[in-house]
Amino acid sequence: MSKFYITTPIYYPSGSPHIGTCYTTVACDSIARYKRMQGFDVMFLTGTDEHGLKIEEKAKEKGVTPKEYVDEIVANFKKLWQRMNISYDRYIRTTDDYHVEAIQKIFKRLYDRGYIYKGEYKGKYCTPCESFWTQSQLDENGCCPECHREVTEAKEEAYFFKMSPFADRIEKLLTETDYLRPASRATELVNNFIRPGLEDLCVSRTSFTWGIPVDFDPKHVVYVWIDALFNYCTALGFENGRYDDYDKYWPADVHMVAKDIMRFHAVIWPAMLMALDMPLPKHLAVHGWITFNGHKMSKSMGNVIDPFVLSDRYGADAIRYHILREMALGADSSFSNEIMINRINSDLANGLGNLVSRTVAMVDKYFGGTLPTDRQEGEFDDELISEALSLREKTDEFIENTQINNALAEIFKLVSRANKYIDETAPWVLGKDESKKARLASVLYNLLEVIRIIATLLSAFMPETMPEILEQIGADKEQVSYENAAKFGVLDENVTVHKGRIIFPRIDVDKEINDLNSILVSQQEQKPEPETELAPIAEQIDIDTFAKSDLRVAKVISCEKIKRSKKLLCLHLDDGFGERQVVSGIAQWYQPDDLIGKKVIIVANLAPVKLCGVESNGMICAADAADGSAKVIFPDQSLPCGSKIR
RNA sequence: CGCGGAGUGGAGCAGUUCGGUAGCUCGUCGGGCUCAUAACCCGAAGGUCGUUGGUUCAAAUCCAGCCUCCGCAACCA
Repeated sequence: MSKFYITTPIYYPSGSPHIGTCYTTVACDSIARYKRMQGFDVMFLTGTDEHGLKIEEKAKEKGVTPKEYVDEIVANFKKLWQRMNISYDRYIRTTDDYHVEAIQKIFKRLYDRGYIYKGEYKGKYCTPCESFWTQSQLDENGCCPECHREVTEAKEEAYFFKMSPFADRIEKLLTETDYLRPASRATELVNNFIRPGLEDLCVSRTSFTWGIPVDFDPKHVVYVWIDALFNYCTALGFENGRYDDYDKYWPADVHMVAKDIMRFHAVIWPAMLMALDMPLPKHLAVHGWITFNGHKMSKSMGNVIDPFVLSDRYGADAIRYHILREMALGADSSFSNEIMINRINSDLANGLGNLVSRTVAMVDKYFGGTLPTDRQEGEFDDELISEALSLREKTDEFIENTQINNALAEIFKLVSRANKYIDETAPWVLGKDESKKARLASVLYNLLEVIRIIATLLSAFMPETMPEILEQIGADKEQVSYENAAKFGVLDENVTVHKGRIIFPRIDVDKEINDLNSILVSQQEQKPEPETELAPIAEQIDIDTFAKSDLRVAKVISCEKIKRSKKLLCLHLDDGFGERQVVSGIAQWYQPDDLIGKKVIIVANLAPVKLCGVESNGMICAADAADGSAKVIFPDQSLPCGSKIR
């Protein structure tokens, strides 16, 4: 029996799981189920990445240990996976003993092989908080995002992983093999990261402690990369005694990830495996984001699309179907309650559900629930049957290429075909003519068979409802199999149907959208936005220190957007002495016309810098608004240019 | 001149590799049917395929320029 190893990323438990993580996991689950049905020996892995500074801080905020903090969130993840019927075979937590032990060995091995060396990590450091920050983490004044005090350039001892030796091989992996799906993303990676030269990767930190200690240098903890990426191997027992499946399942057949972590899996992960001479995974399937009204999902929107709420209302399978059907590999898919409900109505209720309902009802009505064995073939039969027989092969191919949406589209074509067949054969006409009972039985039998094939193949995607359908059409357990999904005439000649509940009830669009919106409102009321945190008052200074800042009134003469930048405006000001150019990061909130002619306050003696290549002499004073935007401070417009503020 | 992606009937998408009647789903309108979850089936309307120019007998498709949108990178003095 051949093996199949598929993984989701390990998710970062800094908040509740949302619809995006839900998609990745459901997609992997469907593929895993399909492969199991095909007879593969499947290993389906998911888990959580539980170390790092952010977790350490969140736990501190809540006054619990990091482990207690992640335990609670992990429980929430597992609850959702249970609700969505995720059939993972193994769940790895990077805090698991065996993983910790293995990562230490892997780190040491990379060190011994000379791919890890000790160096210095340079960054912005906030002394009071004892924290390093990257440029992008700093607040709007370039200060510490935690305490808003000044940061300094600092160095920290750290271990680095050498990336450069693998650049050529990685480029080939991306451009010459079918590792990356969709392949169209390879150019982007090569141009942005490989061709400019791969930088060595910082793989340890000394500035926080919530991580796996480097055993031969204990003041260091392993920083995300090695810890997180190697989960795919340690979960199989690599370098640890907890499991013994590494030889059996490695390399992975599919790693599925969302596009935001593509780079790590397309570049860093292969490099690390190459450094240990390990086989590379076969495919990296990259999907897009579920967007809401064209915008990337954000935390505040997470509630709009709370998977728990949706699955409680419409059933896990309806949600699974919707996201699987809507998302195409490589592209984003937009989500709205309306799109989802319309899809559920048209495909599941009107299409499949109604097909089952009308077919079973007719067997009941015309034959008391049990088909007689006399048969008579007729027009339209062959076409229907041949399409049903060729379905499995088509879905196989789509699943092979991780194109779940296309596989579902193919299956639902057959649903439509079957509905059409009912019209063509008009069973209600046959039912009125005693001499046509044999023909009627054939028509209904053909329909039951088509439904059997459809429900069998769909059970990988909708594992909760398909068994119900199969039960209703009177299929025995042993008749439901992948084998039989490419055969016709499997159900008993005298099959007995069991009319049951309506599987996918039609949803009243307007009413539901209203309901969902009011749920959203009540959720927001329950969780009022935390009041904007005010930055703490800075260190005390004396008047002389303040006097060093020269604040002046200046008038905006002209103003334009800086090309290639979303955030920057370039302003020409009259400061009373002459003209000066200042760049300001307020383009998101102000149009040039909003400012021209207005007077503003500038810090006049600030050292010049270049931003996006444009020189800036000074700074416009602005204040943070509650919604995170910035508002420019406008002084009394009658003040002359150059007035000094004191 | 940083890198990459996208612009196709009201909406969402396919088609572009290897030019030759512009296709699918939803929606709209008209008709049919009554077994079924006001579901199903048939038909119709609706597109100068972002824009300009070029190559060609022929361009959504190839070439050049331009415009707009999105993501990455940079960036809030």
